[in-house]
Amino acid sequence: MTSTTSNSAASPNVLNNVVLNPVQKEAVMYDAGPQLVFAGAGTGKTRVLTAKIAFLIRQKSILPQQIFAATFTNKAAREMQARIETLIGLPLKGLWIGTFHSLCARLLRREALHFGYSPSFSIFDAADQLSLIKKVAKELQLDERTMPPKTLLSAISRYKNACVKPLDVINKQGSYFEQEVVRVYSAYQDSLRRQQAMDFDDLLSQCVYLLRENEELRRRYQSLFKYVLVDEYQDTNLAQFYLVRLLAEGSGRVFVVGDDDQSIYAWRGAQIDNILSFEKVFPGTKVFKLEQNYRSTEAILHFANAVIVSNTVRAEKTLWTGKKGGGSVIVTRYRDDRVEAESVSDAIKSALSRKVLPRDIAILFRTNAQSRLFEDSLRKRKVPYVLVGGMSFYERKEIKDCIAYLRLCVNPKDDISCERILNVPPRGIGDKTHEMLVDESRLANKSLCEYICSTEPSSLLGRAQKGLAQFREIMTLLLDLVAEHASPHQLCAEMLALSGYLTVFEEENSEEANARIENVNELLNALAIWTEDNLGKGIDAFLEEVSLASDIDRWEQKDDAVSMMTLHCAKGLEFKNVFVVGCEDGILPSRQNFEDESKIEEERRLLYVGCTRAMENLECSHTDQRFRFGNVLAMAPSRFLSSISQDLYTYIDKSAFFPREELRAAPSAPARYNVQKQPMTNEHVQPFHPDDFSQDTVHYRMGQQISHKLYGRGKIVNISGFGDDMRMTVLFADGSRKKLMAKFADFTT
DNA sequence: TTGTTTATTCTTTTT
DNA sequence: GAATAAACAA
Repeated sequence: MTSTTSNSAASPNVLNNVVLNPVQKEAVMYDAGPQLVFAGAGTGKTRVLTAKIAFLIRQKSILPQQIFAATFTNKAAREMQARIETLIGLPLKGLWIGTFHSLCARLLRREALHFGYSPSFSIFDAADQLSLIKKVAKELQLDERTMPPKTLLSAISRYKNACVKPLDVINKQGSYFEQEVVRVYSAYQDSLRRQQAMDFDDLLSQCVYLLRENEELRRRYQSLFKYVLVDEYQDTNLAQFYLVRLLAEGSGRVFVVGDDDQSIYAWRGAQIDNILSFEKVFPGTKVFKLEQNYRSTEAILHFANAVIVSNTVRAEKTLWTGKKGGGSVIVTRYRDDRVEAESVSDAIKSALSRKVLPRDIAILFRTNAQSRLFEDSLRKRKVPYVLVGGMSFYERKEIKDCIAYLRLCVNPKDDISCERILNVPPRGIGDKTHEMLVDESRLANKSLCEYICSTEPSSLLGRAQKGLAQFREIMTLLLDLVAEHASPHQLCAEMLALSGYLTVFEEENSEEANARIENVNELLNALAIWTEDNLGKGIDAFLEEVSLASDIDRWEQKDDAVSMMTLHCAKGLEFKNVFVVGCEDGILPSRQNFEDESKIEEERRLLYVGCTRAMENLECSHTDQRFRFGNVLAMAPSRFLSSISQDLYTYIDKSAFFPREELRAAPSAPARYNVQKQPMTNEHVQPFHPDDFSQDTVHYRMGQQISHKLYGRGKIVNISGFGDDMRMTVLFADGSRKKLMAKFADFTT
């Protein structure tokens, strides 16, 4: 604080700048071999990781470019880098920090020539993968029904996760299905290579192949990286594990942090075993356990511990917190999904009126589809919110079209992008011409775009001829612009002008078309800002950023808004007030995971992750009925809730509660509510027992009869708020309505 | 070739 | 209910 430049230099030890408990400190300073840090939720994992990197740079004189640090999101990487810079008081240059995918892309672009790729290769997202696999399957004349593209993709993805090449399995005996998959895998990889493209899995596996097969390169990177650090190690897959081992074996300078209880990505290939058998793979590993939780109140932590304790596959540990007491965790029962949304929104609205900040509230759900009702009900109450994930900006058709043009400019071999925009906006190139072009370009051994730009096609209809000439004109001009290093913004604006992309929408002048124009303008805007912020960087850098950014990377908490996201998305975040909604069998756990106990355990970890996001208040809700798939389904409370001891939460039954609007609309109640209520087979539905009252357990129910010291007999007609702020409206025998704080309500039943 | 209608499947979760 | 694919008319 005293002087600007010398304050960091003046502090002899960076660790003086950060508060660490003894275990954390020990983990940061230990330097005698591989390290595994078990870091439970909220135990200061990020703090340890940043302190460790700062320590390595400052105390161990390791250069930033000699550190390889893999984080789970790019956002986490950015934040961590910023914190390290504050700790050591210097800007960091050259630090390898980012997601595995970003780090691998960086390495692969650097070394592209070693494996016959151009440094400006394309990165294919899930949608690109799907179109490519469909194309390949069609060429191999596979039936879409017996060999669904998605099944093919996931089988191929499994191979890639395991770093198994088509050649490794092509001659192996296998089932008919396996053999067909290998054929497709092989053709799919060939096509990717022809197009100079990599999918997400390739980024990891190609990196492994490169280091495996090129000894000189492997040595170079092994000696370059003096330290390999990995965050969220429980969510790494086999390819990532190989990569860590390739980089760190020998030196043993590897530091991984994780929590097996928060492993929630097994479904996409993550191996919980990576963390559980780390010690075997890296002999001489020193294990640290962080068990002090700094985030949640005791009530929340006890509840969360009760959730996770039912899991059988986990390393033994017990989290504890210094934050004694806290408001009781609340479990609420609602009549249906709509009332759940209305009620939660009411609770949020009333919290906001008590000066709770929107940013301190989060609604977490299992599936993206659940977000809609909450969006509606919050919007109705004018509560500001941000939805993380779902249909993201960059997934919209019009944006993807623009991006496809830009991608084609960077990599003209990218056929998937070319095919996407060949006839967008419509310029007379239909299916027939399209197919002919694909065939002829293949014969000429050129990519679609290259072929169109260089060759006059043999025989064509006049219309298509004209369209093709247009396309050629657009692309040649754009490619010239790229060669002249035009800015991304310039390039996109020029593309729009040349292609007339917006004119179709402008003529249409519908609400939808206007929204699309709006979106494209937003993209232009984003490009202008990005160009400004990243002077000297080209369009290729922009495209890489876009394709590797996750939903959470695009989320900024700076907006003062209530956050809504999936439980997966919420990992690593914290909020003072958390609603985990839709805690029902079939949703959480998801019906698709019913058969498999290990999948049930992953679902349980998902609920655990959700609960441990909460710092002060946690409310889990479930409903009796849910509108799904176009009809009403009867729902039972999540089996995970049922196994929690009832003295760890307050149960509120609001299933008799109708929001006001619905009462008004009652005469013509929508058909969905006429469905007969299924009898519930769960302890929560049992009649209310007065004995359940105790210091810690207070169970209230809508419609419940109570007797108040002063006001006499009455009935609970509504319950709102949460924690210490829970209030209930009571209709007394004399006809008066009173709103009472649950905390002080002095009554008996 | 283009833009409409209708049938069908579908929802987990994401770098 | 929504998004996609196939089928159909213009």
